[in-house]
Amino acid sequence: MSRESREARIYQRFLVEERERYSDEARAQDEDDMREWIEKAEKRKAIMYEEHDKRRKKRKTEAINESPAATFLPEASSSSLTQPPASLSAPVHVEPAPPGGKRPSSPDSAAQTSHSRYAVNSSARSPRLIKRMPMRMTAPDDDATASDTRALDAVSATATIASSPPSAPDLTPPTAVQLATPPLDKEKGADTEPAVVAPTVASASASNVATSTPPDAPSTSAPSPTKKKKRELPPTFLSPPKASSSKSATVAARPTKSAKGAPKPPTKREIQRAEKTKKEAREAAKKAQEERESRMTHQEYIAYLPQKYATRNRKSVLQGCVFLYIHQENKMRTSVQSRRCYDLMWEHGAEIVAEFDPERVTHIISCKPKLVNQTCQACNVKTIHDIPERIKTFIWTWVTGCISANRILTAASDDNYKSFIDRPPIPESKKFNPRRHEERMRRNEHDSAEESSEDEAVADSKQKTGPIPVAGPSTVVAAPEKDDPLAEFYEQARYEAEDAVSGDEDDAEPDVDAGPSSKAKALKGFQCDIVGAHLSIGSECVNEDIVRKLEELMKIHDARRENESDKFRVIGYRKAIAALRRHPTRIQTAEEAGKLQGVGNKTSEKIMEIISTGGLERLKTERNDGVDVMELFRGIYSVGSTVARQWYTLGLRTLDDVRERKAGIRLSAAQEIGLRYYDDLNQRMPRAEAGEIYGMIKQRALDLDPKLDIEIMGSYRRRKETCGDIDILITRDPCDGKTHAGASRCLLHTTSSYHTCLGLLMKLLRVLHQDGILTEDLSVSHGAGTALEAKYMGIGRRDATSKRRRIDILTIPHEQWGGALLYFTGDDIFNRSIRLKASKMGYSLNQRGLYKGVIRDPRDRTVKLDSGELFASRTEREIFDALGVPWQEPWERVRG
DNA sequence: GAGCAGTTGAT
DNA sequence: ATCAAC
DNA sequence: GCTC
Ligand SMILES: O=c1ccn([C@H]2C[C@H](O)[C@@H](COP(=O)(O)OP(=O)(O)OP(=O)(O)O)O2)c(=O)[nH]1
Ligand SMILES: [Mg+2]
Repeated sequence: MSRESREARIYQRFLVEERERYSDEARAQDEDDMREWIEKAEKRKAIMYEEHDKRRKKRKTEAINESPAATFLPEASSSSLTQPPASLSAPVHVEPAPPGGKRPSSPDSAAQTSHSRYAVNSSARSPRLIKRMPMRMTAPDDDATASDTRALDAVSATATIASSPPSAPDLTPPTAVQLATPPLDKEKGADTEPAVVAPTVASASASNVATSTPPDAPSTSAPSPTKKKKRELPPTFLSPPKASSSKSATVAARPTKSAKGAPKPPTKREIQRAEKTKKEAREAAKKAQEERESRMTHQEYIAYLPQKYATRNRKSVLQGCVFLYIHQENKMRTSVQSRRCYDLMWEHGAEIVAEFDPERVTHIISCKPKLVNQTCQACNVKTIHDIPERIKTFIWTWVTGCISANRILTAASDDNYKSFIDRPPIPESKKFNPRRHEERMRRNEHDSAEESSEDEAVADSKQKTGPIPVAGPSTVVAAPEKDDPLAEFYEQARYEAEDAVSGDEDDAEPDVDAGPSSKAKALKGFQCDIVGAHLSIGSECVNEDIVRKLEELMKIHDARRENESDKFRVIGYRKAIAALRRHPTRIQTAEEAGKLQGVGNKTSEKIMEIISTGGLERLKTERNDGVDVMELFRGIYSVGSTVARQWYTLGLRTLDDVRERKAGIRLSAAQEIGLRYYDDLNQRMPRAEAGEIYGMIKQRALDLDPKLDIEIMGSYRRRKETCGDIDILITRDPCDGKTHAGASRCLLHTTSSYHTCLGLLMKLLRVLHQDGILTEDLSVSHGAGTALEAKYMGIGRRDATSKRRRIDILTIPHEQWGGALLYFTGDDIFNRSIRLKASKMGYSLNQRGLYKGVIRDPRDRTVKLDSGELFASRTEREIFDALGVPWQEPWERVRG
């Protein structure tokens, strides 16, 4: 176990390094270097995959050896099962990488057929030099390993602790507790009496212990005030009544069965359960780590930082800064909050000192405003003015502000981030020289300053008007009393009400049912088979009121989303709603509603309730703060239900909480961007704007290579009136033999198509960035520089005055045009439907095309024992025909 | 009561 | 492996 | 949530 996790760590580190390299090299350099970079990247990639694969294989073998239960599966097939479908997507590259020139290219590369595509590519294009990456398996991991072991113990001993409601850090504890409960499942909650809980639990716990199966996540279980007191109890003490008893029975029964060799081991249910268990274990491990860190002193923790982050690259925003962090804690322990603050500062390049050293320290960061005494104490001075002026004092939000803005903020440089504290410009007491100050700050900055010393004054006066009276701004600004410590600092209030948004401008085109003729070859009953007349009724629909209510309910479920099945509940709603939308006449009765495909009993009842009472009781019952906050957080691009819930449990409630990294949360790069442009990104754009942006991109792409095939996809292609983003598909016909400028040589048959497209995406991205059309990247497929298949996701805008929009670009091999077109046109429900049909017919349909002869693992149909062979993908119609789906124009493929 | 699409990219 | 996204 |  510990070895595995160590490997994972190493792998992860590699990825991080890769990423850094990308940003350093790819961004900053010129055309000439690009190819070099691409080649390097290719090698790294090949190696990475190799390593990864090998590890996987090793594990697999071990697993097989260890568990005789697995013997019913022939080893051969089990290993073929581990092969990613790469070989199938590029059947041309069958031969494994030739052992390149001088250096031995990866010893066992022959075994690594799965990613030979990359290997072939790189060795073909760029002679050898594939050398094993010197993986540093050194020191820093030791302690991590240790922690893992330790964590394990912790898991088995006290699994539940992890999920027992954490004492919500610093933040409104009462709400936190109250709120942690709402995610409760109303249905189950309803039919299970609290009284029943006790007895059931007792029996459940017995069987659970026997099978050593931890209970359901307590976080979802009933709100029990006794929970806190009972922390020490065995993990089973609070299983959700009904479910747990039956489940544990199943679990107990299974093992015997599978031991016999009956090929019927893991039901979906059990898999889900196992996942939950693992998750809990992970959380417990994390907790143990936290626990250990919390026992450090601040000094120790600061000293430990370099080690903790030894494997990561630090960002440079705060480089050159030396921080002294002022807190209010017992020196012997560190709170999570403080630790996360240290983490964040360190990660972004700052130096941190535990003790004041006027020679070194550049900034004093106070965890909150008004900590004058602590500050003086920490600096060993009598009054705040004994601290040299060049040392700036800020509150924590300044740090997060700098990180968000990706530069060092000065007093007044940025309206959006003026949350800082500063010693008031003491008029004459000392030779406070703002100009010099500014200069100093400026040196740290990368951007040219638009601020001047006057700005500071302006900001000061602005601050006076700040809505939040935290430090009594008016008094402070008027005349800072030296005696009054509270007056020494002031905090700029932050306003900036974020609004939830969440625009569902809906379907511009409900389509009417019609579906008389729609028969598949063999199978029927698929949504994709229904040919609906698309009827461009204005967005109004006769059943609009019903739809609105149901949508609201759907949103609630979507926000709550506790387990996997809620996902399907939500798409159930989506389908029902869509059916209602395209129903041309006013629904009168439950029966009438029930006849619609996708509308069942539950929904019919709800519809009746709406018709007769004009409202839905459940809407009132179910809506609560928790749901609202979840919705708010999930509005951040790249924040899903898991993260939103985590934050919520930690006590965060607003976007500002997130901005400030309350409770020490961390944001991924994408989340940071998503947060920054929260409002823009939650708006859909008018169809016309999507067209304009597409036009600009297309033109630039064609400038790079006029032979490209470019199409705009997604909702635009379906002729929706508003578009949530811009989806662009690019390919190039390799048959003319011409190569793209970025392609070095055009070798052999279809490989050439790779080269043809090679680098194109990278170049295009560069141009688009230069022209200010793309403003930031969310993710760039690592093949963007080399492979034919690449995916880009980022953000751009029409011009500097427009809102920012999400932009997706896909490049694909020419022969997959049809499959890609079908995929990228959607809508998603249509895709799922047609894919389901393909699957039921023994095919598999994905964005590359329709595959024949797939053999799926009966235990988990998503696993393919044999990925089959490409059957159709030239055109969309080819695929439709093969599946017996009546042809539908893009705008007729609306199911959601 | 089982099953609900199939995949990529980041971490 | 998990999460989020298309 | 719906369907089979
Ligand atoms: O889960 C998904 C999501 C999307 N797609 C396909 C269909 C979809 O049409 C296309 C583009 O995705 P996007 O999220 O952009 O949806 P859209 O249909 O373009 O709608 P929107 O206007 O919200 O962008 O990718 C899927 O196959 N599965
Ligand atoms: Mg789209």
